[in-house]
Amino acid sequence: MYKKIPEETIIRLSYYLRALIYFIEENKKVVSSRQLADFLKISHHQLRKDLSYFGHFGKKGVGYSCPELIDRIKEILGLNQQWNVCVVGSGNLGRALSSYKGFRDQGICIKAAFDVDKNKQNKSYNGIKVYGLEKLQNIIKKENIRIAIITVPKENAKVISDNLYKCGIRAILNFAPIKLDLPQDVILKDVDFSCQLTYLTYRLKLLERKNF
Amino acid sequence: MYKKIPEETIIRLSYYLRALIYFIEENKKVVSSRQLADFLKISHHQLRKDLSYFGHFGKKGVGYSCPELIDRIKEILGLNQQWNVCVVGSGNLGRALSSYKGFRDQGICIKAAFDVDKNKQNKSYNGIKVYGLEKLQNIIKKENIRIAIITVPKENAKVISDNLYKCGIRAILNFAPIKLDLPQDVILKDVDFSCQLTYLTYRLKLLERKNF
DNA sequence: TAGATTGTTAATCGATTAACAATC
DNA sequence: TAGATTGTTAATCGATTAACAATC
Repeated sequence: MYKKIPEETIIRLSYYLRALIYFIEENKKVVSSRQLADFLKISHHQLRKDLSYFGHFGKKGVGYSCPELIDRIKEILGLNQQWNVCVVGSGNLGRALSSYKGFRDQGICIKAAFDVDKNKQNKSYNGIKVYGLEKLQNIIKKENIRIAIITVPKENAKVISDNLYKCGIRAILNFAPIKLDLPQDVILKDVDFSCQLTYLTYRLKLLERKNF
Repeated sequence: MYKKIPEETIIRLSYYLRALIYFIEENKKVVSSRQLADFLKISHHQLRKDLSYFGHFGKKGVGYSCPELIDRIKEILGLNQQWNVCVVGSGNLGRALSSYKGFRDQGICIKAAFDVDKNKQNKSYNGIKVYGLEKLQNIIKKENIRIAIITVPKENAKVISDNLYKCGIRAILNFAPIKLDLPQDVILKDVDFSCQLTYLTYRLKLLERKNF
């Protein structure tokens, strides 16, 4: 019987990892939950609670060994192995993601890009080759790709996601502003900066209202 | 005395807006909470609850008028006015955001981009001119910019955000993978796709574990 | 009127916060 | 040993779900 682990906890684990790497770079070998939490502006209670879902990683009265905790979190998140990824849609956003350096150290390896546009095909951006969509099945098999990032316009996103499913992809990061309709066994995450930006306009407008 | 409105509700309001626009395009003038909710794969209870924070927008026994509800949500989110935005960092991601068409119809208008790289300065990408950072104060004033999007590398993000604050910016959408340290009166939203991607690796790894 | 659907209140669920015993 | 800090349990807080009276 599993305790249910909040998705927020998993996301915070990524933040902890990043902070720990920073502390290591600053030659800090050991941190307390308070130091780590202060750095990330969350409560130390929450940090310890989050970690407690997965085990006992600290020493009472001492704190956490940075390199050790890094290893444990990487293990939990699956970052101690390589994940092959493809990017479908080779516009500005697709290319930005292809060239993003933050992925590599996390075992995330972008193996291929795809685009309908024949002018983009068979070229390489940032060392990543762009293929036509007819190669999807082939390349996904060959490169052992398990995760797909969708950055195509919303009109094409549905067809693309259906195709990806048929090719065996079960984890998708979707940047198209549309709710994809996929079977239950797909792990789907939407990233929608338009909504985030609108949250800012809402809050700014709220401030104005209060000033009256 | 305000009821506290969950941030999730605000984000969902954006989704409702998008869905309503879709229904209008499909020549649907009226929707029930159930239809709208099914379309977005949430519960109709939640949709009505979300709307109830702001008023009574429907007709009992009938449903919601699409164009009317669109107007009300735009009003709530502040999208019935123009918001001027700048993008700091004119790499792939910055340019992707500059050219993103989804913003324009929401009253969000990207007025300028900034970059340290002299080779990028004084050129235009997608009709948006790139300035040197010394022009920050000047352009923000002149163009009445109230929201900034940060897409610079994490090493530069802190200095940039401090500068933006000095220039009067109080709403920031931050894509740099670092926790910015800004005064309380700044509305700050982080977008971190590395974390989202890692959530996928976590879930995939979890599946593998369960299969043993 | 009868059927449909909203808006709101109450119940449930889940996540965060706080407190503290255990222990390095 | 005394001080510091973890890990866990209990209390609080807040969001989601469900139920239903009101009413078009």
